[in-house]
Amino acid sequence: MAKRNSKILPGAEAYRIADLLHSAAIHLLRTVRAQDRSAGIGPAQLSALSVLVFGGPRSLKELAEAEQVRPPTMSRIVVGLERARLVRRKVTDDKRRMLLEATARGVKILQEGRRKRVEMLVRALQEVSEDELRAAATAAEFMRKLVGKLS
Amino acid sequence: MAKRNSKILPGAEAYRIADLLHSAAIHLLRTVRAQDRSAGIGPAQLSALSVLVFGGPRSLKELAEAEQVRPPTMSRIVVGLERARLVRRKVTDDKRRMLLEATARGVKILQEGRRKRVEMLVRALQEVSEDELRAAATAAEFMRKLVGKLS
DNA sequence: GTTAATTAGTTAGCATAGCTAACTATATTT
DNA sequence: AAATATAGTTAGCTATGCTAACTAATTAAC
Repeated sequence: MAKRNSKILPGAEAYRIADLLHSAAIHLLRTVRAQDRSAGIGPAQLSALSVLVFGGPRSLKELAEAEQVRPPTMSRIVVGLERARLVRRKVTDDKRRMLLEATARGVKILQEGRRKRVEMLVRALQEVSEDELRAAATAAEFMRKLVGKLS
Repeated sequence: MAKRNSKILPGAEAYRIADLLHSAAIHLLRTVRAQDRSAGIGPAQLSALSVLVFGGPRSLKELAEAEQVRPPTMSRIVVGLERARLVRRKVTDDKRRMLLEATARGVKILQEGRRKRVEMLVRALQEVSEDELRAAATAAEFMRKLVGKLS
């Protein structure tokens, strides 16, 4: 039952899990996005901002890598965050680079987004067992690791 | 430990789980999308096609509801699927409605996408324990239920 | 030290995907 | 018959993804 490494999986089971994860990710994001839209911030901006708030300032390239997008994509995301005054640029010795950091407003907006998401979650959790909740935490962690292995 | 209903959650834990799920969903989709792009199909098209293949034919409005998007959004997704000859329209008695159904090609493409995703997953699972795998399955199921409660 | 190569970021242009508002066409209700 | 409701589309906005091609700055080569 608790065998350490499973080198081979039954195909049907792997398919099922892949589909479940994919579908769950799509629908979770769609639902959450509705909340975030009220803050006037898209999911990619929110996620990038989150990296800066919890991970500290970094360059555009580093942020792009953390978010698994290409530099031009992150460049535009940052433009949006700057326009909303959620992120600011700082010059560095290397004049090609920039350091991106969240503004106080950025921190506040992020926490507000978290608050809304968590309120949704808590509402939904009213009838959910603690077992399932623990499973969710474990699996979110698993998905994070999984994506790391995929990239 | 196995208390049935948790009416109130410690705030910090709920925040953490909400963030983990959000972040994991974003990054999982970004990674998987790279695979799907090679099939020339976007994630929304793939997800809608999946509903038609596994759930059977239905109207545009029903498909929009299943996918939690607005009718104009689904209208455009369907145009893309039709252009790629993955979906076809059937007329009904009610001439306002249409029935959308997957073509043979649509079924094939979907299974191909599944194959690619599952190959990624299996590769990544080489060093993952069965415990974590079970946790992933449980949590994907949890996320699905959670989204149902949120919508 | 000047030139070449590399690195950081942006711009331009394309596609997908989300939304609302406003429209057409058909069905249903009054 | 007329009003209302329903199904889907069109138009137009924004956000996000990409590649290719560009500028500017730094580092490496010679």
